[in-house]
Amino acid sequence: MRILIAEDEKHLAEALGQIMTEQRYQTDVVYDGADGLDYALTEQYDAVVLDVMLPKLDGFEVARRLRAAHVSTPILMLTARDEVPDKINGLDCGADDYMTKPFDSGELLARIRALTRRQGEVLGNTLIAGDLTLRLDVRCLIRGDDSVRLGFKEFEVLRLLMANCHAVVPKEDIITKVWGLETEAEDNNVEVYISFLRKKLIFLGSTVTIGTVRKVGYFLEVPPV
Amino acid sequence: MRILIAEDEKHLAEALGQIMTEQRYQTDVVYDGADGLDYALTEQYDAVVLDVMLPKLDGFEVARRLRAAHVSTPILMLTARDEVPDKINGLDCGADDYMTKPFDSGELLARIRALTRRQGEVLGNTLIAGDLTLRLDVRCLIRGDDSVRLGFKEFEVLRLLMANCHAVVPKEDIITKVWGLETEAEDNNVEVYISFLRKKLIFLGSTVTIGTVRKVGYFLEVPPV
DNA sequence: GAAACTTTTCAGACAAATTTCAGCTTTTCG
DNA sequence: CGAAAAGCTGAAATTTGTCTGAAAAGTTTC
Repeated sequence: MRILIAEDEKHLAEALGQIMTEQRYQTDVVYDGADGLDYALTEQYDAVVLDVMLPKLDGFEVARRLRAAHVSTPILMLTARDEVPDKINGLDCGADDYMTKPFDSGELLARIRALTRRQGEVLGNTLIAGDLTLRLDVRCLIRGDDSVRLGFKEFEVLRLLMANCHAVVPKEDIITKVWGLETEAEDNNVEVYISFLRKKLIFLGSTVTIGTVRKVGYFLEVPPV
Repeated sequence: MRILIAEDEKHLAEALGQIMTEQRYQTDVVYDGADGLDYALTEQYDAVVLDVMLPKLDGFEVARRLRAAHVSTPILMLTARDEVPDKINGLDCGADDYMTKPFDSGELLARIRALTRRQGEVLGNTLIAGDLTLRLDVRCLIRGDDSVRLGFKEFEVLRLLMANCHAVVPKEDIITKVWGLETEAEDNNVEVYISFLRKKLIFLGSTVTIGTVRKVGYFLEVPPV
């Protein structure tokens, strides 16, 4: 997961970088708005943490230009001021969330997680999560040089998990979406397929695993890169 | 941000109102306990500043009744007396913080900020209180870098406490909301889960603790920042 | 129509969540 | 003070939900 941090107080910028790094996010740090815009336009980030008051270009402007350039990377704005007008302004420019300094690092991380939750990108007819690529056309799962073919149900279950990457998919949802609304299928059916899939993930040597939330469902655990 | 001020010394009340207004807080001022209770019950405030000695209903009583009505707005108590018994009394009734007159306006503002710092707010699908973040989807509790998974009941109990983090949650409520209306579960069941949770809070090194109000219930003690 | 694959069913093993219980500490109140 | 009530907590016991191997049943492919 790559994060761009644009913050001119070097002290704070460093702290942010550290917090992120501890969470295994990969970060780039820049100290003014112009650089921020530049990096955000050139590179691929999963989120941008953007201070409002930046030299050269302020945060609002950076956000506006990014959106104008159709870059849809989620933006989290930071500001020292706790003023309503700013808040509105920030969100109007295309920021996705907003935090006032000083902030709690746990909260920052929670917000980052919330912003980056939308994943499981569909590119053409492939779904991507972590080191896995699911080809929708031929129903095969690829990791690096290896690949396996998936049965229809296997495929549908994994597709659900990958499309809702990071979110927990309830067992019930899996049943109704894969087996259909009126079906005899029971929880155990899902469990069996999860077991099949886990075996294949291990076979492929993927870093992705399938997590269980007891009494609820399953989710894809995509380790931060 | 809306603040209710209940203070009978008009002189002081006015000063308070002014201080708040300068900070762009929106304030309502009332001069006795009955009005205070009335307003606090009817309107939506982000915090209540409550003098202890008030005509008609004293501050303790107002706080108690608010909590009884399941209003969890943070309460800052003001008193001229600097007595320990009062302090205990105030916190028992459900006040969240306590200041003795005369006070410094800077300190007052700092405390208000602390009280209103998004606590128990649902953000995406996380609940935040103090240094704790509860992820509602995967049912795990996070503090800084550490996190623990919670069982279903554990999770529900903590969720209740965090969602009402300025109020005491009665044991009975916990039982009916977590175990359901018709259940054999006894007080001890709740006690056991509170014990589980306390252990996990300590494990995480959180500053948040779970407080007990004898014969009533439990509340989250979120230390002022 | 046989081989190869997919899907379903089932049962035992297993692990986690939950309950129960007993002894202990703290608080309350006469 | 001291007894009774309320609460705390560790450990054992129980229940519940999940995992997984194997076999049976059903499909597709050639």
